[in-house]
Amino acid sequence: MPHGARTQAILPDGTRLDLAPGATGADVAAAIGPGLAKAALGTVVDGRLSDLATPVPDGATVRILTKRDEEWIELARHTLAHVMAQAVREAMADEGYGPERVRLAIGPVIEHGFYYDMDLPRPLGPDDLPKIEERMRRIVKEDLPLERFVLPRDAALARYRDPEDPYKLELIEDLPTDAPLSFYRQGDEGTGFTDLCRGPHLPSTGAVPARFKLMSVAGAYWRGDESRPMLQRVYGVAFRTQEELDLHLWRLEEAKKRDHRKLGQELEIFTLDDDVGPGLPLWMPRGTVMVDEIEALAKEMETKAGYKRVRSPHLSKEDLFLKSGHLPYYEEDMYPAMELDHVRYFVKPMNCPFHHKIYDARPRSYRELPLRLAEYGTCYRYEDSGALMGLMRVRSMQMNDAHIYCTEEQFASEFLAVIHLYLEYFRLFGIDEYFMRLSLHAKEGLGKKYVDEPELWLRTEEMVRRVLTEHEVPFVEAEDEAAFYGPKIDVQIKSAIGREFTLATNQVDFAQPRRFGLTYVAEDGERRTPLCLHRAPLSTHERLIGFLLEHFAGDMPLWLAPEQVRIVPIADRHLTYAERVRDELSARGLRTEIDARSERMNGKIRDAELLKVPYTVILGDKEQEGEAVSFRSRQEPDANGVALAGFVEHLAEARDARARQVAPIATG
RNA sequence: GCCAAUGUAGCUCAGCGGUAGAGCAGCCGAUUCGUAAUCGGCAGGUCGUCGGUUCGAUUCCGACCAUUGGCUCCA
Repeated sequence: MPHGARTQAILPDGTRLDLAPGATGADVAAAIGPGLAKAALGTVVDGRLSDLATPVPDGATVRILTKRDEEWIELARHTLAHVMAQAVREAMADEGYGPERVRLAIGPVIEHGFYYDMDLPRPLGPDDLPKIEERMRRIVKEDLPLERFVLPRDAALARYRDPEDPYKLELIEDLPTDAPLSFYRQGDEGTGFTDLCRGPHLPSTGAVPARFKLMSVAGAYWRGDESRPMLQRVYGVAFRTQEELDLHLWRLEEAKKRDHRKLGQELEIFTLDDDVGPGLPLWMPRGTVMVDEIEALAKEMETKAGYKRVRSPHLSKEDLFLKSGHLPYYEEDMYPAMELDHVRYFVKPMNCPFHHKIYDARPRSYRELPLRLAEYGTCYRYEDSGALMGLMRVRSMQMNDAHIYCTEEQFASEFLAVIHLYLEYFRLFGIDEYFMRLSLHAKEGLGKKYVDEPELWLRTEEMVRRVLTEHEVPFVEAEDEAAFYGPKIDVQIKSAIGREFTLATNQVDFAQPRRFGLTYVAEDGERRTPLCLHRAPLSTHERLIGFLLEHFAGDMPLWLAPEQVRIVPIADRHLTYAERVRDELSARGLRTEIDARSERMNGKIRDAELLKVPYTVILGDKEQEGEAVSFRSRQEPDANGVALAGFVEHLAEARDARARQVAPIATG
């Protein structure tokens, strides 16, 4: 090996390769062998995805990616974003729009694919997608090599000044001045496509044998800021094989089937009506059963945990919300005021001000703390019309709300008790896919979005962080997501179609107790201000039930099922016995219906299955003679000739235990 | 709120310048049947709303309303 300035690369097996300075991933592959050089698609350099065109730093560990590795799909997705941008530019050129009319913003890789945000001369519609896709396939077929080159900042800026692309210019301006600005070019400068891009990419467009598909066009604000221009975003997905793509599309179809809006209609849980208004759901009888069950659960748990129940009106005078700080911090999320006798009233977006007033109804002693006031309060929030979604984001909601007033010393244990309450609920519902998010304020928002008390913010945020860390509750932090009155810890879940929602929430409030002048008399006779914890572990009825429908795909556990047992008499002569069975079940509080229609048994069974009734009891001659039932169940194996008394007991037990699945009944 | 798409019977959908059609659900009748759709009949719609173009609009155009997808996973 000759000496001099060298770049050394370490291979996964520990081999050290000496290379010329500035050697790229491609040079590494070539040094290993011509076969690999040909098969190489990208690199992993020191554990980070990179590509063949990028120089390898001295001493780096380099792994060459080929088709056999999973990671290369990321490169393909990124390259596809460029291919798509080129295709769109070509399509626009064919319509007579010059390249200066197609301005490109960003085109990143996302979970299953990629997107590109573009400023286009005309809006794209769904019909454009197949055409763009066709062009993309042609570009892939042309097998244009991707070339990487680096430009100094001035040259890079110059490139985007004529024709001007304000988005790229802004991106460059925001990058550190010493950062190398890399570009990728596929094809010729004139006919091909060049983009400011940090990479990594495939070596050529022809290396994209991945199965891809353009999914949708959507508007997207430049940098997610609604005060900035709206761009057009085209989404695409890409996978290594047709099978993976098919699987992904199949999953999307499956997810649609468990969408709570579809299930909610099919299972007659709720309905939305134009005459009532957007985001104002109506609970149908079957849904109301679920609401009642959830509420009973919460009351039971809260009573055990030392909560006291209170009730408050739906609206109040303006003064209350001025005092609480909802006006002005929260006003745009509230329904507008109604005025009567020169007094302005607001419908409540939250229950807290009322609970504070209940606290304040008489002097409080430290002996009463922690005081926990709970209410399934009905609130109204004027959510953006574009944000509404089935039951998951609504304008009328009933919250599993409570406010815990405590001393600073009691804070940690109260806070933890609430977290444990969440976990208890999650265990009950079998929710294991969630994460906790600690939401903090942003300095810029003080006085606008948030109460302007910087030192209190920092203190409470630290207090919450400490409790979480000490008790090893895993969480992520999110700046600028706090409530206006204090930091919060949220539990995030995903809906069937992958949208993220806050389920449970637990907020610390240092501001409102002060604003309301809440005090307690401490042991030493001093008056002190309590801390307030807002908590809603079961979220709202709306969101929880929306979520549970999707979580269980409509197959509710026995205790939650609107109709628990459906009785199918085989012939009319079994009706009397059916009524007897129904009465026995009803006497134990089991929700039972008889299907007495002049319908065939098969038809009745089918209808019961479609409504996802947990137990369908079939009654014929055999059952009638033996005081027995035969059932098919969505919860346990089917059984025939089970003694009626034992069956009733079996169901009552499972219901009382709020079992998620019912253990098979003992027969024999 | 903004961008795009969609809006026909309770539900799922067809039709598309000449006064609306299917399946399921509903109602009536027949059938009384052993584990996912019994047969026949009847009834049901101001084609989201309001305007415009036209001899004529569910169909074309516009506004509005609602629903759906999306609105940083940063070059």
